[in-house]
Amino acid sequence: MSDLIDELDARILNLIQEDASLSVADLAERVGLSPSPCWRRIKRLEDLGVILKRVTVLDPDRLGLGFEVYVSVKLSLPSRANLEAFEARLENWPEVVSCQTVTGHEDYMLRVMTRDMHAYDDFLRDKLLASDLVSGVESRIIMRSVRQTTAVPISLVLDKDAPKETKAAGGK
Amino acid sequence: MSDLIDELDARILNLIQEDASLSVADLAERVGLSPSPCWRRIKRLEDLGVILKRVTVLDPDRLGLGFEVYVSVKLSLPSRANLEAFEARLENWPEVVSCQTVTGHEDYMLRVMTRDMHAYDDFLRDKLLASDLVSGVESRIIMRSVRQTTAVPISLVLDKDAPKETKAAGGK
DNA sequence: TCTGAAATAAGGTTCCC
DNA sequence: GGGAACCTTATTTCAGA
Repeated sequence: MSDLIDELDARILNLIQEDASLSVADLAERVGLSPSPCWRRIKRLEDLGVILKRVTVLDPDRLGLGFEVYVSVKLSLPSRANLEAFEARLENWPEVVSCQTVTGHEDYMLRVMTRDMHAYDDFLRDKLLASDLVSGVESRIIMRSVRQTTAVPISLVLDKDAPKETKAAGGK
Repeated sequence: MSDLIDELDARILNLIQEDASLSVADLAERVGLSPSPCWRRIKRLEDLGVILKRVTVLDPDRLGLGFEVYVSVKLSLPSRANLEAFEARLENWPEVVSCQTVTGHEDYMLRVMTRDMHAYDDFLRDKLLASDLVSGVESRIIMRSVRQTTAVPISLVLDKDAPKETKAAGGK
């Protein structure tokens, strides 16, 4: 069990992860608490930095941005300068909703959102492949989303024997 | 320009995408509107389904879930039955925060969140590779996140010449 | 038909027990 | 942790352009 949050915190977090418009009164009732202590717990989790922010989730399909692709990117030469240059260009590519460096054969994994295949092709040609920074690209077009959540799996946090600083360690 | 949303809607959406706790009064001021029409626009976007929900974003690192991996999965035989079987098992894997079917050599792309490498290894052995459904797995461990947003690139929605039903089409 | 101002209702926030 | 007062904000209604 985490020393940071207890069972009640976890229940609260799980609820507000899914729906940030729940009132404190609603939340309190659902976790079996009165509004004040429930509010104080939320406040504490904000102060701790566990709660980062509340955001509004939009529907890309409704907005005509239903074409999504996972793109793995390999730089011709992954030097520090080239990494920085690539990431600087990224600033001007609104299509990229996610970009991280990864281990393995490729350097980056991106998630790209466009209107359709044609717009994606434009993105590839005019942006991603426009410089000689990139030596290889692999596109995995998303056909169907089985699961897509902004929620963190809190249940994993409360699990037994975390590798924490247990002074006299038991088994791992 | 989209027939669904106008410039003002786009500005509102961009603001609440980043911060759902902005008050209507704040929003109104920032987009140069009074609270009432601003509120009505938001209401309309909710009714249209453009706004799906408000969620709370947590910090995985603070919760001790800072180890994230992109996992591409290939099924031994991607039959309908096997796809369904795989997706049914997924229900019991809280580590998977994202899963979609993709084009290319693999069948699925997952995003997995665990405490550390050890926990990820457990996930692989006890869950993902436990059945004979899966014939191949490639793990891309996330080293650093360059960009990670829940926001949709609204700017792309308002772009000129969308492939909409323009009765007498101009040039593309 | 759409905008803005004011009234109302609901919820967040604080204080005290 | 719980209860109640307080104060901010969402929501509705109404008058005007």
